[in-house]
Amino acid sequence: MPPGAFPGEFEQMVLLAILRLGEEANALAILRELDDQAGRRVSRGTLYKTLDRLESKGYVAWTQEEATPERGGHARRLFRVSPDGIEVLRASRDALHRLWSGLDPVLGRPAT
Amino acid sequence: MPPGAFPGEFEQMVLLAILRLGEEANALAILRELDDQAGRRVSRGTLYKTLDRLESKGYVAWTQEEATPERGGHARRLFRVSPDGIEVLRASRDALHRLWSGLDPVLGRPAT
DNA sequence: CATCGATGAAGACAATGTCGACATCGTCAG
DNA sequence: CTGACGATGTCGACATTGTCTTCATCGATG
Repeated sequence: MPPGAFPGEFEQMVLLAILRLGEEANALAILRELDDQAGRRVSRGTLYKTLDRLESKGYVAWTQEEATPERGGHARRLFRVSPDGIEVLRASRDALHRLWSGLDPVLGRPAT
Repeated sequence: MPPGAFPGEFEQMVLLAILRLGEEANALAILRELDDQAGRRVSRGTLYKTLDRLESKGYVAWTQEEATPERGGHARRLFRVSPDGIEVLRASRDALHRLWSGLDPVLGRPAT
């Protein structure tokens, strides 16, 4: 297996955050989702770097946002997860799932 | 948050594999468990390096195996997850759990 | 035009993931 | 006793991922 075959821990979280946001996945929203759902706070730079890497692996794609960006500055990018991205997410979820199964007595049940 | 606050993807898997093995957590068994449950095959060197890092973070501890190692060579090391290790596992599981929740329509349900 | 706010991009460096090569120590055939 | 062998474990090197700060852009505003 080549080294980069598995997505890192943070890469997975970013992919999941994008999926959750649907059409609204711009950088700032992803940052907020990551903080809200996983308590993970990172700088914009960190996120963009990760997004770049995910793109070069073909796990995400993006398009410029239409509507006149009144907010000024660069036009925002809207991200979406590619089929390959979904595939890899599914695979790593299943792997973790199997490792977790049966460990509730030790770890307790997941919090809602 | 300090950089090394979150365990990497593979580190998590190793911790889980050790938990699953209970008293039997020697290196080779961990390697087998990782392969069987998660389809993750790595070399012994990779595992030991990861184990060393987990130890220096205080997430795992180990002891020498007693019984005359007829298998020859070094006495095997038996690993176990520390309370801090359990704590960090629980935290990252909860984080992923929240990100995953509600995405079954897209990802499908986890395979057994 | 100087500045500000919202974005995004780049550079640098730390943490993780990964392997292959090598060191050790019993056992066992000669 | 000695050298080959198998089971472990250790190391150094290098690729990938995670992370931040600093810099560059561009519209709107004063």
